[in-house]
Amino acid sequence: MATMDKKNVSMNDVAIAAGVSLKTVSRVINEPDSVRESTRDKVHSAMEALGFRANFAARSLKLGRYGCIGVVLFHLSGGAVDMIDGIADAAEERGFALTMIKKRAGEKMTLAEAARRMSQLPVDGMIFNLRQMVDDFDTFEAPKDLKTVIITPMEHPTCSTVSDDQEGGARMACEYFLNHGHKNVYFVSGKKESLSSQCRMKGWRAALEARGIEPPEPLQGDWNADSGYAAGLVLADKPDCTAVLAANDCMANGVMMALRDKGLNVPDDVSVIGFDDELYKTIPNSILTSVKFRHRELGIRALNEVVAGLEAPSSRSRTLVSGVLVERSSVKDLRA
Amino acid sequence: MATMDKKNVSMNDVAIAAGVSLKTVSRVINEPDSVRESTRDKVHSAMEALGFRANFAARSLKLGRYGCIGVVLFHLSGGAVDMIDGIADAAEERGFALTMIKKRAGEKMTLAEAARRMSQLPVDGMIFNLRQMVDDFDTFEAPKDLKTVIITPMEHPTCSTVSDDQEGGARMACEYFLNHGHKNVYFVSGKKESLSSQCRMKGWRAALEARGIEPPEPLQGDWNADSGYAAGLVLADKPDCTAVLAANDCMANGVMMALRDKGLNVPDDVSVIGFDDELYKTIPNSILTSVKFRHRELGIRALNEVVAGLEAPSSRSRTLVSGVLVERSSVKDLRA
DNA sequence: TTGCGAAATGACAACGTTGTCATTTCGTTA
DNA sequence: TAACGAAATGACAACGTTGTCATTTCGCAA
Repeated sequence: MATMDKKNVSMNDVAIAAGVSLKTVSRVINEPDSVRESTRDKVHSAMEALGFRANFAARSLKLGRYGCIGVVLFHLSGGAVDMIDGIADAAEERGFALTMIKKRAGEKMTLAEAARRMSQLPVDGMIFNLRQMVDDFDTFEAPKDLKTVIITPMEHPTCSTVSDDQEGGARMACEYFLNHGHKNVYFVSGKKESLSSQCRMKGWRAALEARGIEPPEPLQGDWNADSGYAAGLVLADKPDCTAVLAANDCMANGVMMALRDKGLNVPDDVSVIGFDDELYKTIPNSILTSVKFRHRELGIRALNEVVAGLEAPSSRSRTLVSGVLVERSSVKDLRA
Repeated sequence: MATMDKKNVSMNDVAIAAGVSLKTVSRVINEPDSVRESTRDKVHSAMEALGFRANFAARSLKLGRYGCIGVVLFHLSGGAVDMIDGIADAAEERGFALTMIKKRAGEKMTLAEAARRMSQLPVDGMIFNLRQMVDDFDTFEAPKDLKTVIITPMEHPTCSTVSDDQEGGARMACEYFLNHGHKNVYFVSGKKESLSSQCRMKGWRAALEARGIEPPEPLQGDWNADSGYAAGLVLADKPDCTAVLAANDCMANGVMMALRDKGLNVPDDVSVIGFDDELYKTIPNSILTSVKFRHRELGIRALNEVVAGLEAPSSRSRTLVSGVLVERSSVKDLRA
């Protein structure tokens, strides 16, 4: 069949071509069982011949919903891939598409601004991925008709939140050291403004204090290996340093390299734990024990939370996705 | 003002509240200069008071466009983050939002299937991110009214494509070795089904053949360091091996570690180049020379190509984004 | 054949915007 | 004050669907 040049083929065009009414075409699409097979075939042929594709706008207008969930990326980091992957898969499974906008580099975006922009787009609910503090976090109120879930370790007064249990993960790692007979744990942080880093530090501190141990001054890093290396050089000179918790694997590796260069062995002289369990990708036979967060699971939970809340946007919940300690051999057991 | 419980506030509600006509409200939104200031203020107050938000569906229906670009993720890998970042930023800049769907793990999705699903969603054009072969690649025809750009190293008969110049990058690295006096170059590949790996291998082969050098059997890797390490153990035993090109940095690191464990030094005994320039994040004082692709730029180009083609969806172009050789000290100059 | 209930189909309004064109209001000049 | 053109505003249709309710057609029993 020759290609039509008419801009858009509507249901009405199909109806005329098939010799049926508009409504019948609609039925073929939405409740095919309610139309006779012979009619259905006629309509299908007509759709095929004309190249009909349902108009999203008209459909959504009538239905009052879009079948899309908005995702606002305030920050797009490495771990975000798996999270987006989880969100997208869960969305797929529940028949939703994603509508995405992103904070531009350098631009300062508040939650209110993000919500305002999202609410002009085709979305039934939205997810904010927020890894740093924003000015209006505490005062923000989500649109009453748009379920909003924030991915962030902070608690929010009115919105549902979902987060990795970063603090718990750090505590777990710290306790792992202590349970293996270490008397103290040093900490190498990530970038100051990162909430992940802050939470990991908080968990580390809490775990030590819970055992009555005074946490030593944390060393400031920037997520990259070089900063870990610098920290490692400092730590190598501290006689009481038997255990180091680094806020990610790259810095942990930097620490380990510095220790090695200073003639110290991991784990015999110093034990190390990192975060994110990604060193094995880069280092053959990696020995680094690491706290791994299930980013994909995080995304899935966030999306499910939005979908579950579509009917009751003002509901509020808090979800923590626990981390997992991936044990390798970078921690020495000091007990007897 | 008490919050209204009416489900959706329409322009008409605002018009009544402000004591003006529906059309005037529309004008306040779309051409504010054409309405008297006093009227504008009245309307704005009414909008504020009622919590009005423009209805996306109705607006798109009338305008016949959505202001959204569809993105289909056939594959979501590490490098994809920067690409998405580029797409999102460019979209932002041009006033578009993104509509995203993803191939589910395990599911087999064709281009036709992706196009069919996308064309039911609010999109004016679309981008396919395709890093592996699909069955209907050559036969696929994009919807005539929906500009389609495919991010892939392969050429497509009818659609515009955008890609890193993987082949050129590999050639560049290879020539770099040869220009430094190396007589041959070994290659460690990534996963077999990866188009990136295939293209990098093709470029490596081409560069050698261009100088009349018979390419040695490539070593099969899987992107991770352990497979690079295994390859390195093999290469360490080859007396003629002075140069190794690994299809990514992680494997390159594996190769280097294996060489070191075999008593060989990089670069004094063997020179190595990797891809993606990401080793410095994980390894302090990394010496690895690496070919870096500008994924962000790639995303920007893809989006711009879609937007440029919105008016002429059947136009076709091919964009290659060149790579950059980031020189460190892992290549020895054998000349003189 | 007729009558009947159920199944299939159709006519029409409505969703909330924007475009077209008509009407009103305003500021200026005669 | 009257008259005029420009600026501001309004009435109404239209975009392409789906819901409601009315109508037609069908299969089957009397």
